[in-house]
Amino acid sequence: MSNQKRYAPIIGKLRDAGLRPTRQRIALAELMFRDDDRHISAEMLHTEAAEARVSVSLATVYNTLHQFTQAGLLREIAVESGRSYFDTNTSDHHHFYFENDGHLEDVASNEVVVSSLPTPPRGAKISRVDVVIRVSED
Amino acid sequence: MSNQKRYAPIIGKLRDAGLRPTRQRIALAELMFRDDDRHISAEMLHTEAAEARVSVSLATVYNTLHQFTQAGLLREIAVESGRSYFDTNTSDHHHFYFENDGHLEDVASNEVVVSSLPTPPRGAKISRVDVVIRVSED
DNA sequence: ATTGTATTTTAGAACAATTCTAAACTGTTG
DNA sequence: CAACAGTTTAGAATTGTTCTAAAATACAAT
Repeated sequence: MSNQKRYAPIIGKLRDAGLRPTRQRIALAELMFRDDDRHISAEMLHTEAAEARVSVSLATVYNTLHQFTQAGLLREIAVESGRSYFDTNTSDHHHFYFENDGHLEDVASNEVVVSSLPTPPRGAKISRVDVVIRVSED
Repeated sequence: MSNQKRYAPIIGKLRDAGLRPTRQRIALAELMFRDDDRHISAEMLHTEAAEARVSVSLATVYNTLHQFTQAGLLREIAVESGRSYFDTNTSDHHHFYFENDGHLEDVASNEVVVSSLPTPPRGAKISRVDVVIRVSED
């Protein structure tokens, strides 16, 4: 199968987002969208790329993650001061944060119900509601 | 009025938390608890201390903020990757996060209702639920 | 008060995550 | 394929935070 065909869906995704389908972006997208609900950091993705023999600089990983986030293909979640994850599931859902080892897990969307939201302050509008349920293991 | 009397309430607070009432801790506590619902960063507190002619190293500001947090006098909130705030209001409540300038504001506790919580994964227990309502100004 | 000791503070180095920079490279269009 | 804007890169720079080992201080016992 030609690479053109093999990567067609991803290339389309990138084009739709207004991003040139470069070798790096295609490879990173392939890696990160392998699964539907991943929570990856820049460092993790960079390592995965290296393991897959894809040479990409760390700066490009950051650029790509941010561009994808802006395009709505990813959602960024900050959990701790120096730690930020990118979630490949952009649908409306929330997270468990495991304080012991710092990893994230999805909470089934029907399991948390935020039944009342405040009116945003004058001149501001709500762009997202993040619910992080911090858990610690005994 | 003697300083012993002037700072008596704060000294008591520190003693109760098992912390020696040192010059630095007293001064920092005075500054940060001036108000009931502040959201301060280490850098901000360090600057405030300098302005109040209190000489405290940045390391001490960090140490103190963490000790106070552990003692339950403060609550830490991570909003963005490189940004962490300490909230002087430790009661159960949630926040607006203003994406434009990165500041936090309390949401009146009755204004957000999380009416259903998931059962935590096996062997883990919920230590806190953080709700951050991200708003952007037009 | 003076001393002894554990606790605390400090400056500065070290560190981790992220962003910046300016030069080299590549995808796309004509 | 030539031209050009968009992209990638290595490495430096920046930011926020933690670490380290030495100096200072609080407190308890004399």
